[in-house]
Amino acid sequence: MLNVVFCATPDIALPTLQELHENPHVNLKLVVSKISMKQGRGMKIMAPPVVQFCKKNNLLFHQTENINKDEFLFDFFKKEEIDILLVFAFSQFLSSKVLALPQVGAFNIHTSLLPRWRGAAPIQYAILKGDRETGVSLQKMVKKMDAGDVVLTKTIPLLQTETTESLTSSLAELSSLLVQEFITKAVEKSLKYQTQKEEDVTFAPLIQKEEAYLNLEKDSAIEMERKIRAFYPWPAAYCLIEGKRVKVLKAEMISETQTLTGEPFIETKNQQLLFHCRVGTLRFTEVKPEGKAAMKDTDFLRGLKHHEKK
RNA sequence: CGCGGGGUGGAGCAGCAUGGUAGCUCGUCGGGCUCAUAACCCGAAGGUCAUAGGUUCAAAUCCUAUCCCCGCAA
Repeated sequence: MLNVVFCATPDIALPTLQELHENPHVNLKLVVSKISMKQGRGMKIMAPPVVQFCKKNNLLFHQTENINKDEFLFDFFKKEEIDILLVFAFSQFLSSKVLALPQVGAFNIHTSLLPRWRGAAPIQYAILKGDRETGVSLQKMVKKMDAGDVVLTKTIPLLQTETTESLTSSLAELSSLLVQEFITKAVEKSLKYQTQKEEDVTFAPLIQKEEAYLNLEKDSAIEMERKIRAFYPWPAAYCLIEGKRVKVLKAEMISETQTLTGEPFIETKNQQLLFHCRVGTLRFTEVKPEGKAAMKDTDFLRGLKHHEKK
């Protein structure tokens, strides 16, 4: 039986939390999450998904503003003899003082195949860079971000139709299996540690919303198409049409390689919204103008004021 | 009380400051033209103008309240 503390915040951690909750070898002592924040339209105070799960399932939870300065947690670890601290999408760095608290160690689930894509946005980057496979890693935490020894990984193919939304949900499920395996090995005391190869390290820094801008001057059709999938559904790739921000939810590749002699341009004929890039042509099949619901490009064009009617 | 846009036949929009015949581009149905067509021509059906009150001779339009959708921000 392992005494476990789990630190997590968003939806992606829920299947893993469920697994910890049900696993017969786990005594889930406490779930730690960040404090509820004002968010969303109307700025209402929302509890993190993980906290909502705990309330529903009567699990002991604690919301902290800064885990490194939280006396309650230090006391809790002293009192309860915690074996494992498991961290998954927690959004706070852990000091070495905190990492030293659990008896077996502090571990982290990371949604990429480490050492590839260390950092905050591994899922988006895997899509953005056209990776053919991805997965989840379980690493022993060290002070350096995502640089600890890898204990377990699970790999899945990354289809070129995958969005961040679909991939997130697959990896969330995969993570729960990863944790299940991890717990089994931890109980058997057969954990093996593998050092990350420095030469394979790549970084996936936090997404800036400007990165989701579809730049007709610079981006190729392939790059745009990947952005649309990588930033779906948040923050959503976007462009500006008639001064309005238009999110692009789905696109269809017309040509990957066709090159232009002149300037790139947008074509709105034949009821299709076509972006002719310097390299390649892309049709935006589903868009969402600001203030409006999502719609097909054909519908969007019908409503355009200066729509060429031919 | 974070800021802002919007709700009009099945779809996307116009009309609203200056109240007075329900408009546009499509879709649907019927007919025509055509070797043929998502093209073109003719015709038709389809709307309590989000909801509830109010002002008025008269409200999609002005006033009040409510519901719903969305963008920013986080």
